[in-house]
Amino acid sequence: MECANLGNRRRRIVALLGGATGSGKTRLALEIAQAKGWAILSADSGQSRAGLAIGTAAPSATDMERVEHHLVGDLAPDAEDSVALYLDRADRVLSNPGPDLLAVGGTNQFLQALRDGMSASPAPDPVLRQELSERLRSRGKDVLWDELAALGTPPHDARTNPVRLVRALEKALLVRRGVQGSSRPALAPGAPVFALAVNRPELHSRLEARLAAMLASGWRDEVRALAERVPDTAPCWKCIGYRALRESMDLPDLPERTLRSILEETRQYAKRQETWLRNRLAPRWVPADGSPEAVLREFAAAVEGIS
RNA sequence: GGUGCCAUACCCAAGUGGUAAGGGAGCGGUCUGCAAAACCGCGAUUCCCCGGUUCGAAUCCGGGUGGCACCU
Repeated sequence: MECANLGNRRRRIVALLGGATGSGKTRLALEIAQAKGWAILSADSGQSRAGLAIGTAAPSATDMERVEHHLVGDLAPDAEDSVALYLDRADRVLSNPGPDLLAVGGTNQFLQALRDGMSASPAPDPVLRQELSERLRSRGKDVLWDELAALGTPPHDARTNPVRLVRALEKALLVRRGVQGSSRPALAPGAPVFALAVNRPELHSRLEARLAAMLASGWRDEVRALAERVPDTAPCWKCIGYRALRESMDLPDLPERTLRSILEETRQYAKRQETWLRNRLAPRWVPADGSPEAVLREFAAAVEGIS
């Protein structure tokens, strides 16, 4: 079993920055990190994969020359990932000397794990999970729910949510076999959490503009390249837009409704991110509707005194 | 100008005399190891407007307005 506390920390995470997709995290982080002499630790499940830079709006090569970045594009597109694996990667970054880090990203679960750590729980077991998924398909969720209830107190959301049901049952069965798993310490205990607040109409129009920009800078080619070397069951295809673009890969022009549905999914994702931030991370909100300069001033004032 | 068809929420839409289905969008929420995932909750005191018939009208009748189609 892995040890709860891994390598010694040679640097620390001074603050966390979240916000909906398109709220301007990447750009702001770059400016502030440069001004304060920090490096950036990405907390983004999509941007952490290689080959998805355009569609996930990852920091550019130029950005990464200006400021030291970590955990961007360092994971294979078809690699399995998890919160715990993310923490392993982050821990590795912390065990090497370097500037203090600003953790930035849209994957709130990653941000939360950095700040709060994780309690002990058995690691996922792919074989068991596969088995349970098949059982779910053949027997239905009620049967699995009963099994789960017989093993202890199930999480309330497992009743209706198949993904959560499978995980909860997997966990319960592994615990019964004696698998304990290990808890994970917070890598950024007590670090302040900031989040960019952009009003919805403004965010929506930014997302629309960003989608056009992504397509103009070759998103479709990125998808074609990915389709050539990555099986269509790989996790990377779950990122917004990738599956839709792969399906219309051979069409000369992108159908209007594909565009529209990518935009819709992105808006819905942004809304979920804000819900999570609001209710789980309780961040200090930084108004970010204004010009980049104004937002930078605002944020600079907010982080004044940190580090 | 004439004739016909249509008008129900932001969009699509069921309902054809008994008290407004459903889907999408949007909004809110859940989530202790797949999270850009998966899942849950919320919508019309009213059916284009005015009048009439009826115990009762989104539904029937008359008029108006708007849209579509065809004809001239």
